[in-house]
Amino acid sequence: MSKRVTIAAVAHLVGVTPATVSMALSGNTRISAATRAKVEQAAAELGYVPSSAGRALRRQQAGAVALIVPNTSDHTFGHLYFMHVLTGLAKVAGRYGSQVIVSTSDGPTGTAYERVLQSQSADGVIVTSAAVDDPNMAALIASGLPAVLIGNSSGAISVGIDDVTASETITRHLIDVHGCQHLLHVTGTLDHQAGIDRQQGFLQAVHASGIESSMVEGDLSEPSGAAAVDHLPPSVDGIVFANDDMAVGALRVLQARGIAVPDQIRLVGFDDFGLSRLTTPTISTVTVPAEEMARVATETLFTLINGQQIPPTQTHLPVTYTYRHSCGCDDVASRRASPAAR
Amino acid sequence: MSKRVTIAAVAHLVGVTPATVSMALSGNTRISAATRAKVEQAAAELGYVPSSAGRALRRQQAGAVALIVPNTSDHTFGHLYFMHVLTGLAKVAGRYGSQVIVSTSDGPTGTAYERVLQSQSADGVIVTSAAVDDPNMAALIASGLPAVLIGNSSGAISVGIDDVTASETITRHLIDVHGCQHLLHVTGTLDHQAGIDRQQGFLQAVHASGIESSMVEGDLSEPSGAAAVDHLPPSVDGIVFANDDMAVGALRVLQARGIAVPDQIRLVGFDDFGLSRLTTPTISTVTVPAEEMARVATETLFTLINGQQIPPTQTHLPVTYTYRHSCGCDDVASRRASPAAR
DNA sequence: CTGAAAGCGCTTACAG
DNA sequence: CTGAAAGCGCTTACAG
Repeated sequence: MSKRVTIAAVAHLVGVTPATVSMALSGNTRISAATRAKVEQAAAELGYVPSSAGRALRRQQAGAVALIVPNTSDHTFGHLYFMHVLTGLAKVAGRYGSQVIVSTSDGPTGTAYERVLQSQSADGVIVTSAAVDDPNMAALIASGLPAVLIGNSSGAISVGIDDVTASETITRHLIDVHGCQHLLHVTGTLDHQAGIDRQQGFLQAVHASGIESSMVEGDLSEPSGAAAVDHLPPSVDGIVFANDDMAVGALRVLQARGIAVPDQIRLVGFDDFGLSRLTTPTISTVTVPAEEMARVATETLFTLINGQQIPPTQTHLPVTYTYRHSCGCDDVASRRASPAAR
Repeated sequence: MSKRVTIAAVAHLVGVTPATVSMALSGNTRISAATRAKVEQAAAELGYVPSSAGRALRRQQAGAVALIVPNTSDHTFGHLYFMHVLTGLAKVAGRYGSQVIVSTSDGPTGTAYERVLQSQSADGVIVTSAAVDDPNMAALIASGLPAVLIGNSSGAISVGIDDVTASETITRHLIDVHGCQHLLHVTGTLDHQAGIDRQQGFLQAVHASGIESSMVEGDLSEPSGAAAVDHLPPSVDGIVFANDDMAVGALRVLQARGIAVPDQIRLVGFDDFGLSRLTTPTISTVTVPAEEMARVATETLFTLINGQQIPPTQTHLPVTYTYRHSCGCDDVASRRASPAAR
């Protein structure tokens, strides 16, 4: 249990005041080069590291940003999506010398947002997977504390993708390239913007082409994907899932029933966070740049933390359409599109 | 940008001193019930939340624990293993009212351990995936700061599984149940204890049974699994992979070459963090209780943080053997075994 | 029993 | 130009 090395210890060793040590270490020009060298050497010798609590209290900022995941449901938290977000966040935070706090809003208190911010343990937060009517989200925005949402939300600063266009595009792929005549959409959770938008994109595509369509509500889980194909209208020849997890669940069921994918029914998913590459057949999907979204969101967050005012802005990053085997393509037809560039 | 509510503001509103507020809020019996009620109401009214910095500085503890991932290589960090660990850690930390900090040791500085601890931003750390000769690990243990390793390490307090027995058991499954005559082992990274132990377990099983065996060194990545089966000795009829990722990579290659799994070659993996369930055929594997390991490790960490002395102890949690299709079983032969109970 | 000071470790605004 | 005090917000050991 080695004793903590404080700034006073370094000062004592060099024979100066703590203030001098602080200034020397921060490169303040008012300290002579000679003194600075001595201080730096002493600090290194003693293994001095500034106390984050002392510094935070004095500077009035925590030196940390928090990632908040509202739905503690294991579904959200234990998901690869979360890993991609965390990876992107950590990279940028590291560049700003900031710690990363992971906070789940457990229990109905739900005030995870507020607690983290008000206790000043974080200077700002990245929020993921908030429901459209999440009251905490509204409270957070109202509080004026630095926050960036990953996803889409009017009224907040958000970084996401154009779910409508992406969903419309991959749906049209089934119609235009593969000639599907009756498409089923298995929706995501419709209290989340992404679920709503992906549904809308699907509808735009089928309405524009005039083909038949059906709709089943899902909850983004593998079982719900499986359940969605339990009673399939016979004429359905293609399914657009709001995420890959549901596509995986459905694929299992279809295969168990001896229905050939993509020969009898073509499938496409959404997200490409890691699953869709692994199944046989591999699943065609919209590749969502989750890590990049997190990086951009975190950069924006630090801009806010550094005092710059930014009005609510929705940033859309381009997605990639990754056509694998489940739609009938052959891993070759991958092509890029940038909704943001339109 | 709402102004911070300090303890002084609450004190002012009630007409008492900050000390009284502090005591009232912490339930100190020296404060009368009447005063406490008034303080609590005022605190709620103002939305008072204690400053973590002020509290940390005074109490000399951060109120946070850190999860440290030494290898920032995307391979480790973006992995589902990490999610399971984080989930378990977060649950326990939440119960202790502690924040969770995620820290990657980026760059060759490598002193992520020390920085987090010495800056007192965390009261203790959970370390994952440390190499056996990781000098940071040694320094950390020497420092006497609260730390628990997930995995196995003599000299540290660790929570893991009995990799030797688990690897031996699943290898024997291929020999005893499926009659394999020539097994290949694709190792993990051999500078990590898990890689060494799983290799040893494999060797014990093949030596005990006297069947033929081969060995290829892998690095736990999907491509290395693919590469490992590039030049396969013709008589090999079963492969034991040190993790599922490599098994997935190999499965792709074998299928592309028209080699039937499990009919011509049987495969087993290790970990079951999420991949092995998804492939066709599904991959038989050792189910490692990562989240549970993290929970136990974190409980132990808080015991240490609360001042209790614990000598270096290696805790082993029981694993489950999940026999799916890649070994020739039919998803039915799953059976449990508890090396810890022997 | 209770009031109010001291001090955790830091940095910066101030006095000299 | 430089030395040393003040004060961030909290809690507890001390004085009364």
